[in-house]
Amino acid sequence: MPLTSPPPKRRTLTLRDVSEASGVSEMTVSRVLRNRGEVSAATRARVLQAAKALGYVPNRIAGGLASQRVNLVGVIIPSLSNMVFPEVLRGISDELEDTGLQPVVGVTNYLPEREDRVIYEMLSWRPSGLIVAGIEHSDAARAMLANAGVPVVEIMDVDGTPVDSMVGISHLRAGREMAKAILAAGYRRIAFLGTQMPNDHRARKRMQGFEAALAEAGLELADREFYSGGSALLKGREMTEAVLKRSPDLDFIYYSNDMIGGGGLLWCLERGIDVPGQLGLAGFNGVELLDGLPCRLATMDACRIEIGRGAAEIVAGKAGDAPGITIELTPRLDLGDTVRKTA
Amino acid sequence: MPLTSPPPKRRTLTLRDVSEASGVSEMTVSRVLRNRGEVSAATRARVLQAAKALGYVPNRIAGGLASQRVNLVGVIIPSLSNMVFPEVLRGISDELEDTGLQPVVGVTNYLPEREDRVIYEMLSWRPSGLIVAGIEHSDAARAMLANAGVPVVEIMDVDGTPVDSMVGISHLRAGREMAKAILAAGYRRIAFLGTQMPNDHRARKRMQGFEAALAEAGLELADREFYSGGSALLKGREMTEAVLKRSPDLDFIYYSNDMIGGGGLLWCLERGIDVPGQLGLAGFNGVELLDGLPCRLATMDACRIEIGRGAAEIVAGKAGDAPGITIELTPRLDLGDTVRKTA
DNA sequence: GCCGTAATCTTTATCGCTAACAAGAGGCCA
DNA sequence: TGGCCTCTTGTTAGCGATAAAGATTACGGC
Repeated sequence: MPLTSPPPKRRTLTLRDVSEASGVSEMTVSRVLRNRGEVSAATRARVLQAAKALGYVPNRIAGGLASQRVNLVGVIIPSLSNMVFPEVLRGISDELEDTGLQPVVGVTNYLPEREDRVIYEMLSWRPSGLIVAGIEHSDAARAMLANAGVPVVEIMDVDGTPVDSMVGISHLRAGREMAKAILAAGYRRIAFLGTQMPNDHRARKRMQGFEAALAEAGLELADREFYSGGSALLKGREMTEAVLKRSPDLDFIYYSNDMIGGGGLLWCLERGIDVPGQLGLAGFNGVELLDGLPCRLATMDACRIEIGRGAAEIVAGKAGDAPGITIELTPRLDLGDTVRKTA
Repeated sequence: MPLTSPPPKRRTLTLRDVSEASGVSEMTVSRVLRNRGEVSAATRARVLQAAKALGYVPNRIAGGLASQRVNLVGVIIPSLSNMVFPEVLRGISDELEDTGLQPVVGVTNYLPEREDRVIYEMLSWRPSGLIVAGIEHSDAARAMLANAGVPVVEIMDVDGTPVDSMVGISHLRAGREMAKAILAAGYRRIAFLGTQMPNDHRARKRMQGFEAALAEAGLELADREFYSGGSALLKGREMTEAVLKRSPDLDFIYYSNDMIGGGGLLWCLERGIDVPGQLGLAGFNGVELLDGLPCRLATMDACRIEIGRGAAEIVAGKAGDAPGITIELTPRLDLGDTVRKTA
C-alpha cells in the first residue's frame, strides 16, 4: 500500500517553523531575516535557505506589536481621478523608496466625514507618519492629527496654519499672480470657470486670489460658471460655449484646472476663435496632457512631485528633527500660446 | 506658586486607559468598540464617552494579532498614471465599502521583480484577500499567491490560467474583434501603434489577436510603431505623423490605448485629413477623456469598474465559497465617428 | 592551563488586544 | 425558597514577533 503524504497542513508558517527547520532559535531567525545584529555567515545562510524552502513570509502584525514600530506612512488624498494626486504620490514613493517606509493610500472623495474616518483608520495602524492633502480639517480630525505622536505633514496648500508640518504652494497667490499676468497682457473682460465642489479649498482659494487681484485693478469677474462631475474635458467645452453665448464680449477665460481649460481650448480652436488675440485662456496645474494639445495652454504648475518629495523627506526624518517645518514652493507661470504677449 | 499640570505623558493610549476611565474591564471596552457581544446600553454609553473624551484610537496591530484577522485587501496594480487602474480601484472600493474590508494599494511599475516584492510585503500583513492585476507572474510570485491561504483574484485578463480566481476580459479576443470590425468596414492597409513596454501583457495580447485576425484575412500589418514614456497624447501625435510620413497610403491606424489614439485623432483633424473616409482610427479602453474630443474615437471599453466590483465580491466572499471562479466579461465595441459605416 | 573579551546564540518577558470560558446578578417558576 | 435561565461582565491565556539581558562558545595571551 503506497504511503500517501499527509495532507499539507494549511497552518500558516511562523518563526518557529523556520527555527526548527534550521536548528537555531527563533530569535536568531528573526535577526537574520531583519539583517540586524551579529549572526555568523554559516548560520545566516542556513536560516535563509530554510526560510526560502518553506516559503516563509514574516508576520508584520506580530513584528509591529513587539517592536512598536510600523514601516507604513499614511497618505490621505481626496481623489485618484484627478491626476494631480497620483503625481504627488509618485513624488512620495520615489523619496520613500530607500527608507524602508511604505506609503498606504486613503481616499476621501472630498468628504470631510470620510476624511475623519480615513484618518482614524490610518492611525489605528500606528504608522510612522501621516501625509494629508489640504489644511482644512474637522476639529475631530485636527485633534487626531495633533495627538498622533508621529510626524504629520499637510500638503499642497500653505494658506493657513498647519497641525505640524506643511509643504505646498499658496493658491491664493497663484490665483493672484495669474490675474496680474492677464491684466498686464491687457485683458479686461474676464470670466472664471471652475468646479462646484465646496470642499476643494485650493480651487476656491485660487479664485479668491484671482478676484482679489482683479478688484485691486478696479475690475470684477465679467462672468462665471461652475460644473460638477463628468468628463472634465467635455465640461470645459460645454461651459465655454455656454459662457461665450451668454457673454460674447469676454476677452479672457480663467479655468480652475487644465482639463476644463483644455476642453475650452479645443472648442475655441474648432470654432476658429482667435486665441489669444480675441480671447485669452489659462488653466492651472501644468498637466502632461496639455503637451498633446494643438497649442500650449497658459498654466501654472503646482509643484506636485516636489511637494510629494518634500513631504516624504519630512516624514522620513531626513529634514532633521525640527518639530514643525513649513515649506512654501513657488509655482512657475507659463503663458504658453494662449495669452498674448503685449498689452 | 501655581501648580502646573504635569507634562502630558505622550504614552499612547490603550484599552486599559479607557477601561480605567470608564470603570469596566478591558474586555468590555473591546466589546463596545467592536460592537460585538452583549453589552448593556448604559455601559456602552459610558465606554464610548470615555473613549471619545480620551481620544482613544484602537490598535489594530494588536487586534489583528489577537484575532488572527485583518480587514485589509491587498490590491496590486502596475501603475497609477494610467487612468485605467484608478478606475478599477474605484470599482473595488465601491464594492468593499460595506463589508468592513479596506483596500491597500501596491504599485509595481510593470516590473516583475517589484511585483514579487510588493506581493511579499502585502502578504506580510496577512490580508483577508489579494487582488492582482494580470495573470503573468514570476514563479516565486505564483508560489506566494498559491500559498497565501486567502482568496486571490487575478484581474483584467483571462487569457491564461489563474492561481485561484480571475475576473477580466480576453485581450486576444478584443484585438481580434476590433480587427474584424475594421476589415468589415473595408480598410486594408492597417498600422498598429503601441507601447514599448514588454511587460504590458494585455497590450501585447491585443496586438496578437489583432494580427491573428488580419492573418486570417490574408493580411498583415502595413506598419507599426512603439513608444515609451512621455505624454501619451503627444506621443500619439508624433507617432501618427511619423508613421503617415513613412507609409502615406495607410487607411487605418489601431492604437493600443485611447490616449495615443486621441493624440492621433487631434493631429489628423488639424491636418484636415478625412476621418474616417481617407483614414480610420481606433483605440482601446473607453476612457472618459474621449468624450471631450471633437469627434468620438472608435474604442472598446475594458469593463474596468465591473472588473473591480467582481474581484471585490469574490474577495469579500459574496460569491459563495467556490474555490476558483473565473468571470469573463465582454467588452463593448464602439465604432464612434472614426470608422466608416459601410465597406 | 586559566581568564578575559568578543562574537554568537538563547532565554525571558512583554507588546495591546481578543477568543473562550467563567462567574455574578437578577428574574421566573414551581 | 431554591434551582435554572438569561443577561452582562470578568478572567485567563495566548497571537507571533522583538528587546533586553543572559548564556555559551571561540580564541589569544601570559
